[in-house]
Amino acid sequence: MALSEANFERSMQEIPPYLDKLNEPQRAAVMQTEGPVMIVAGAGSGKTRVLTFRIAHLLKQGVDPFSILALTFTNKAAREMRERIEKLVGGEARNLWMGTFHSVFARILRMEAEKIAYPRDFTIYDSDDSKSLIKTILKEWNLDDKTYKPGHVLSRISMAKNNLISSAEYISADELTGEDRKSGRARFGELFAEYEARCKRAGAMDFDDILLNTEKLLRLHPDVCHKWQHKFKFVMLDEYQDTNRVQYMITKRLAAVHQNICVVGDDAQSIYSFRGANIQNILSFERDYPDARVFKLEQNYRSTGTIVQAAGSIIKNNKNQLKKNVWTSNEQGEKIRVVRNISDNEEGRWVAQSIFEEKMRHRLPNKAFAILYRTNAQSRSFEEGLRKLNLDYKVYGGLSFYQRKEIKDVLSYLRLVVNPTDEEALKRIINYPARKIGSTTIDRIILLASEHACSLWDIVNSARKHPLLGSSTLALENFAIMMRSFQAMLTTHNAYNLALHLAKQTGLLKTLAEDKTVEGISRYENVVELLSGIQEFVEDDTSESEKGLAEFLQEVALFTDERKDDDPNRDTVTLMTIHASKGLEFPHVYVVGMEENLFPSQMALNDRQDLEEERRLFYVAVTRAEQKLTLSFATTRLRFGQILPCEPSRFIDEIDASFLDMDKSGFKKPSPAPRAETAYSPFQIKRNTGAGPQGNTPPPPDPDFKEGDISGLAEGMRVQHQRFGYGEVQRVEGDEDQRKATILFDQFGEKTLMMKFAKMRIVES
DNA sequence: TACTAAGCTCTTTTT
DNA sequence: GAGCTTAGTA
Repeated sequence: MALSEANFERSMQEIPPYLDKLNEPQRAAVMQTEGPVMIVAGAGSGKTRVLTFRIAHLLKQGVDPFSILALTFTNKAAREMRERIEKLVGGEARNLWMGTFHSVFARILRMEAEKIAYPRDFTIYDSDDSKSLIKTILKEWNLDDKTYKPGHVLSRISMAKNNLISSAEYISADELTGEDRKSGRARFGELFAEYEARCKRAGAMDFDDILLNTEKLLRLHPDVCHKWQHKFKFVMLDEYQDTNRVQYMITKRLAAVHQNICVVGDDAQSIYSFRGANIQNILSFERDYPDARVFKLEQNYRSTGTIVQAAGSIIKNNKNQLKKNVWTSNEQGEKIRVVRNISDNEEGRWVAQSIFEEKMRHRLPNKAFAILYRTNAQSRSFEEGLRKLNLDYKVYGGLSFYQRKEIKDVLSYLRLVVNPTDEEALKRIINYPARKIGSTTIDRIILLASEHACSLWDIVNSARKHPLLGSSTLALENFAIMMRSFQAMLTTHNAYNLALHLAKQTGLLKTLAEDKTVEGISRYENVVELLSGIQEFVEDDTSESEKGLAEFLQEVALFTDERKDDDPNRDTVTLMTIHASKGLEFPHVYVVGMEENLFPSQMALNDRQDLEEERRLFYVAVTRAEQKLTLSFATTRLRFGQILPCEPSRFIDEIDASFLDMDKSGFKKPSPAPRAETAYSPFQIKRNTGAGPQGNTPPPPDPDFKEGDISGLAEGMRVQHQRFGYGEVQRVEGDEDQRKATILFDQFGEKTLMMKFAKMRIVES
């Protein structure tokens, strides 16, 4: 049912009571339901609130939930929004078309699969599958995987796809192929084409294909396009600053008929350009839709004055941005604490201790605290620290449940049952549990499949016809018979019974049960949990959609989030990357690892654009905090298996000094010394003169030391290191970039240092 | 073919 | 340090 004229008129005049809680600009944005709308929302300004109320408002006006499309970036955001809307309007919210770009479009693609010549039950390759496929092709073609690093190849393919460049277009684009030739990867284009063909042959789509094929579907099939365009009367996009070109094209097309498109975003929080996000989308919305209404939400309700203003002082260093003036009427609050620790382990201990103290002093639950870091690998020292103090914590991200080996094994079997042409699934489990089908045989199968231009399964399924397979024929036949028996069950059994039978029949459960190590037991338990997850999925009757194995697999493939938490009421400290923290807020936030080369990441240092993105990331981190913010860094850190000296991040320096509280932490901010554009001068660390053991405090850095200027270093020499002082060289090994020196320091004992980063000089040859 | 030990590489962020 | 690949052995 469309919004009637009368309803619309009324909505413009009266303020419905359920919108009482919104402030003026928020309410205006909510009530402007017709036409293109852009909501530019600063951090903590109630962006999600506006979006949820807007959808609730539409529903209250009698708009059919099936005609509202709301797209988010993460499953978590979608789930949260659905729950909030449900609270406002009730069960109707279930029928909204709401989810991540990938999950919604995968659903559409499944319905329209035959139009783009894919099986209805196509497989979704995750990045591991994609990478493994690339590796397989490289091996077949005898290409060196050092020149063609699978990760790089994949990200370049992804970049092309996100910009709507097909392999054919890629190959005919001289600029792109020129780049490849220059870098010695002349066959990249062919590789791209082969990768595409192999995915197609396997009836599989990778993450990017889901978007790409949706775009293709709508562009090449006007009837289909017409249908969906008319279906979705209202289109809403969250985190618009992070959309890429394909997503932009799709949503633009979908909204073309009704023109009721509403985008919400904050250019200052655009942190996904590595995934193809195009900040231009938000910067040029008004050009695309000249009659667009723009609403700015600039009042921050989340954080203290200090945090809001400090965040402003950070982001003003970026050139590329929309003008905004984020402010708050909240109290000024505490200053930002900056802490130096002598090592990453010490940092973990200190942060845990600090959380413990704050918790006691202010009687706070664990969940009031979050530790945010740049990379997942940093979580370790904090986990240790928290464990020692018995503080319950939860690490988000990293390896999710569905990425575990044992889970992927079971899923691969199930994938193969649903879609026998799925090559990655087949390769994964054809010899697991071991059934005498070794790598030689697998290579031969791949070879035969290429020769016959058919799938691996076709070869396995007709093993007898291929003399090349020789002695493995029987093992292969048995495998094929078993798989066929599972496939036959698809029509007779539900997904849970099939999966349970399969897990027993293949010997998977037995193999896992035999392993009595701690990890082995947990693997077994995980598989059991997966099975009960399938059961839950099958028996869930809150939604109308089909509950088959294929549907389960699709949901799982796109659900890289945490699994449904074991106990959502557990009171835990949150540990996550800054990327994962977007959209969340915590009373106390610790942003840790604030070191040059780590945050900002080393890779971002050469390029202004990249550095600006890192800065936006820092902005995101800072604005997660409601009450108190702590920035911490270490002066040495274990990286690449060795201890490296670290300098404080330039970002600390960029915060207006008046917001920082440095004295308590034992050092003060230096006077802003003039410095060159490129070189970054670190803080002068004031020596801790307080009580307590002093033994291991490194001496202050000497600005005369030059990085990596130790070409003549050899065994037996005496050196002076910027931080560790005097020592004797024990060994020098490795070459060029990898050159390391093991030095026995007088005060600190033996350390191995990367010479590229080491700041030291030779005192005595 | 299967298993173990040693060696090598990669260190960003996620659907 | 971790994860993966390779080489070597049963």
